[in-house]
Amino acid sequence: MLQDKGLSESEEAFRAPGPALGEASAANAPEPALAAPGLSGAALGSPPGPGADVAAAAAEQTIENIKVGLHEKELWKKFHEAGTEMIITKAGRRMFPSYKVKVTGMNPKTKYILLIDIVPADDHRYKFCDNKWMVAGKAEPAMPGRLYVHPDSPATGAHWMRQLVSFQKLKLTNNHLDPFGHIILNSMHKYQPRLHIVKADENNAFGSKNTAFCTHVFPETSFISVTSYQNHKITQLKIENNPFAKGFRGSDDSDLRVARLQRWGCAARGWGGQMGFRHVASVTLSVSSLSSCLSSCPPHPFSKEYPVISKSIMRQRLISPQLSATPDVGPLLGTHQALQHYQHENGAHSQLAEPQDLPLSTFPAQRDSSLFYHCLKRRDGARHLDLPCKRSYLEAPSSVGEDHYFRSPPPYDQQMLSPSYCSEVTPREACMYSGSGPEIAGVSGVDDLPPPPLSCNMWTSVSPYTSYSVQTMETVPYQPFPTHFTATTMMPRLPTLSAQSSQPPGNAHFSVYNQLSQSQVRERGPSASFPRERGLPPGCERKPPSPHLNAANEFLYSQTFSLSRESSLQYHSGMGTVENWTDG
DNA sequence: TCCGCTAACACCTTTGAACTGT
DNA sequence: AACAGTTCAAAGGTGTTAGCGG
Repeated sequence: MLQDKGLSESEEAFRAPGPALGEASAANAPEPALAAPGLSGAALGSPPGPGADVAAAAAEQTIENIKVGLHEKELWKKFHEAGTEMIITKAGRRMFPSYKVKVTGMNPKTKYILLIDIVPADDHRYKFCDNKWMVAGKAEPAMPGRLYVHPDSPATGAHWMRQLVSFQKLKLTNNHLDPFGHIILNSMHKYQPRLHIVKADENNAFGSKNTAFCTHVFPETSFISVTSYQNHKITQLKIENNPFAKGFRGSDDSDLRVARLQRWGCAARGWGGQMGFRHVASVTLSVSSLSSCLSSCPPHPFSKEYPVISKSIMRQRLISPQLSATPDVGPLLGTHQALQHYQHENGAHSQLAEPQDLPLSTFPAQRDSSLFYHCLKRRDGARHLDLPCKRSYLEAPSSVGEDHYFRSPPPYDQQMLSPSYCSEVTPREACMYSGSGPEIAGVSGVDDLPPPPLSCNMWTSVSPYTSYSVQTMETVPYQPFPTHFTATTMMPRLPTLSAQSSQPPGNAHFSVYNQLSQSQVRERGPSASFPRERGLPPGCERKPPSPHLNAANEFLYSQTFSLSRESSLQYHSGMGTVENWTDG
């Protein structure tokens, strides 16, 4: 399994050209996360690094020592500052930027399961109006929570640390009945991906008395789900940086440019037809406007080979110079909750500051990546704005000219500043649990190689959106699919920050550690049996899920949900130590 | 009329099998 | 025979667009 595509893509990402990884490394270099004490590069299959006694380090490495660095952090920041949007489609759409992390601090010999879930960032529905995101009302009920488990899971710490861990095959969908196991989201809602690292016991993955997991949240990975891009800047960033969108970039080949212009000029007849736009686009603009665009488009670190001109840029410039203004992205009035956190550096837990001492912005663009322990507290105070109609960016008035694309808008974080959000915590019970039924009982333990991707080593149950009630696997109408879990439960809303509350300085991401006994895990929810196979394509025989993964589903959701709940109820005092996260 | 959503489309990258050379 | 490198077609990802429907 370590040679499957999951690993391949990880390797590929790890070997990505200097800028991307280099930036990430540089960004992370100062942080202790990537300088985990005692990690031997040789033991991890990587170049030797400082600190070398693997055995001693392994003995001391616990779940809270795991450090996670977000790959391509700078790219994420760019999107975040513009207000990241992720397309969701019925068939499922990948995230871009893709979620890739560098993990350190694991015990090289311990097995871990890495998985991602995506939780609502707040209780709002948004709309894009006047070139900015605004609250448009109350959020729709959250979709059935699904987990994306990295296909390599479970794997040793050495494996995870050897290279980047890529979740690029994670897909998002708005299909409530999605049968593919993609993560289901509501359009026009804001979400926050979370990375969970679950320690797998040597014998039964989750059977140890001290099954532990940690959760890492990178605020810059939050996004608003859309069915079509709303913010032109996001479209441009996607086109510039996503290789699959290369076809929408410009080119030095003038013929190609003309062809592209003709194509979109034709398509644009609706808005430019009255001025004979097709002709203009193919002739006049290919000379003047294109050169103007070329000269004004800054080289992008990920697009060095050619200047970036997209149809969208051209369109904006062609329609009206005024349209190329920087969107006036005002404050996004949303709901936010208090957050108290405590920094953990180099294994020491040190309280940083009182909440009021910390920055106000919800998701600051500039934070260092220090690791934080967190206590999350939700408050209410949702303020919903029903604002006037949405206008497309093409129609949006603007007084700014050429700097539309190049001038940095107010950081998205700042846009997210909001009054305090005081909301009663909604306890969210884990309603569906993966099973370790008889048919999977015989599956070998962690010593087995991870099953092949289509062997469905992960599974999910899909519940109709209409219900969040407890649902056992027997009633599930759809099938498990690789690398995804579903928990038919209300998704926990991510505790976000109050404008009055604390903010970690720098680029910190949030990390929450937990360590619970298995007995407590089991008390939190019954297991469901593995669903019967139905409708799988030929050649995709689904094997019973790994017990690790079943247990992961059970474990994680029971723990994360209880974590959300308990963090609100119990951990509001700011005592963010590991001990505080230890149940019982 | 507005706005969100969908399917079709062209363009592109990725992937893996087949082929060739050493 | 084994391995490495190349070629090529299929598969899949991307944003764009027109049209649909609430």
